[in-house]
Amino acid sequence: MDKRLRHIGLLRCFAAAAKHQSYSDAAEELAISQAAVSQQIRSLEQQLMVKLFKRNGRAMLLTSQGKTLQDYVNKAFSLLSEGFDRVQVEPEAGVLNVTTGLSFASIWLVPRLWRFSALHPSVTVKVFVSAELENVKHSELDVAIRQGDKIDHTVYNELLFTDPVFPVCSPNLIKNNNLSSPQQIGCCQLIEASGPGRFSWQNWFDTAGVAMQSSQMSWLEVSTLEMGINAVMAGQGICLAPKCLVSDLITNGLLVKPFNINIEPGQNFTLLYDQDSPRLARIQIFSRWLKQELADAGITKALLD
Amino acid sequence: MDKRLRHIGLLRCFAAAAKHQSYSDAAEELAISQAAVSQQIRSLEQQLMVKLFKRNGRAMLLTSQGKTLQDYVNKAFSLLSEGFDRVQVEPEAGVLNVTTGLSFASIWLVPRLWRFSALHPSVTVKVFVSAELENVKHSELDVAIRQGDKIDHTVYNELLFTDPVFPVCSPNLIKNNNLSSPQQIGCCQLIEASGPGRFSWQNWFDTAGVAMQSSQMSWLEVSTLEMGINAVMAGQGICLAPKCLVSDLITNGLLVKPFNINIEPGQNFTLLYDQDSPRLARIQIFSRWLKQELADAGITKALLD
DNA sequence: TTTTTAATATAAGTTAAACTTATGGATAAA
DNA sequence: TTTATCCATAAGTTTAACTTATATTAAAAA
Repeated sequence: MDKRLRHIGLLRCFAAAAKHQSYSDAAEELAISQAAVSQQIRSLEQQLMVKLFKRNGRAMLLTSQGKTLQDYVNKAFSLLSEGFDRVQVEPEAGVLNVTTGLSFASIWLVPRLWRFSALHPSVTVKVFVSAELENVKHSELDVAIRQGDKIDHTVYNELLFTDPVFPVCSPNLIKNNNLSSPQQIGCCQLIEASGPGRFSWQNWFDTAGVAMQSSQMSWLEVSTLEMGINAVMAGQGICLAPKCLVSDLITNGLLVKPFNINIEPGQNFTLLYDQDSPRLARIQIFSRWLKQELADAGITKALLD
Repeated sequence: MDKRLRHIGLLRCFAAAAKHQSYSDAAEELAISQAAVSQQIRSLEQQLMVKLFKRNGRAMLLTSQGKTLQDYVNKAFSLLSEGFDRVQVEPEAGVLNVTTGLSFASIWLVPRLWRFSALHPSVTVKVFVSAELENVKHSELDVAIRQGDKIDHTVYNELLFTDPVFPVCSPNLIKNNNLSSPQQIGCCQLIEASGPGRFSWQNWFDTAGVAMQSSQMSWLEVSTLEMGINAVMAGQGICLAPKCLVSDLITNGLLVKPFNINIEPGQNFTLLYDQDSPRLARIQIFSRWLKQELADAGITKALLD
């Protein structure tokens, strides 16, 4: 076997850098650091004793030898991808790794997963919580459900729904404070949650046409929406929340939406996955189920109360 | 980029194992351990979630999927090798790594290398000594000069010469012991050197037609032939040595060959290198010089005194 | 039939490669 | 001129690739 193939791992960085003629863009595509790309290209050039890139200001242009090698590497990689496709298409049965934010996971998704398991017992869903948008192309994660406006152009993005965001409080708070108009809301403790897709109370006051006098209001900041909702259910104040995470509680009478005023625009929830994933069959099973669950819960793409 | 290409490094082991349908043969070809091959194949199978080999007694037969992937991998690797060939042929100038035994290196090769450097100043020769036959295909070593009969079928082997092996001693020893016939040799201390291509005194006695009475003889065992030769020059006994390593000393009168009796067959010295090496131009410069040096020293392929 | 040999599988540990963060230098853009 | 962007490099960290040791199993030899 050709001993130069010992350094075959370096060719991934080469292919990405050659495609972009930029190490940092290559690094982004591969989800590694620019320095790693730089070092790997240097190593490859040393192993082969061939200069593959030439610096042009900030750009790294391919040498003619670099272009030649790029052609061969791209063809070889295409063959390998095709070979993988021929031997593998994962069956529907197996593991599926799902990533989403902590609040959506704990309040909405996980409590419903028993229904998915009942319908698809051969698929094992593993839920990974993260505050960030995780890379579903270059990690072992298969599907992301993200709130907020960030999208990842390298994978398939599907808007699941745009959820209205409004204040919620306990029924007791309304009774004890005789809460009847938006102007009175400033007299209660306002709860602000950090985390993905954070909402702005300023935004809500603007929409409601009420002046927000911060210095005279009582604030409570919590690190997750779940904590905010728990505080509200304990009677402790008013919290802004997306409908999907509180609708069950409102239906059950544990929470109340005191005013029919929503933040505009609402909160986007997006589904992301890699269309080239060998687990595509499994991903699509999950995706169909998820959309059905949302429809059953009366949650559609642009739901305005 | 296809995320499955992250595990491209595993494909080397796969290709070798698929070729041999044997992990240990693959390990030998790749100059790594069987356990490494086993673990890499297992890792690849897990990553792809495809069974590539099936156990058949001691053999590892390819599954049909394994055969499919083998075809693609072999084609891809051929493309990569061709790509490397197109962009690289190392110039004559550069580093050349040469491996040989300690005695040949120190006594013969290194003292002559100044002549190589004078003729080819752009080639830097680095000499690595080793008691074993090193792999010049799967290491950074480019050329091996080996004594003994072991050859490496994976690379080019060229017999340089077959050197006669005979006893040598100091002129003083002959004078002090009135050494005049082979039968008297047993009265002197016999020096035996370990190391590559070790020679047998039994063999010499057989050739000389003299009975060897081990229990009545005085033995000294040293770990390198160089040490043996140094002891002999100090007057300490008689040592078997190949001609190339002692001919200069005999010519200079520092050593004597007391009897014109050589061990049969003599000692093979073989040149080994990888014909696919990108340093082939450099290797061939060295090879031509080496053969010329041997010829100038009157050493040819089958030299019988 | 028993014993020995040969081959792979696995665990634990080690080494080397692949990565990160931090920082500097150079160029391009404001 | 200053700021921003990009790659290069050093030092350190993490992970993958390797090793050695040992167990298991099947094949070959006695």
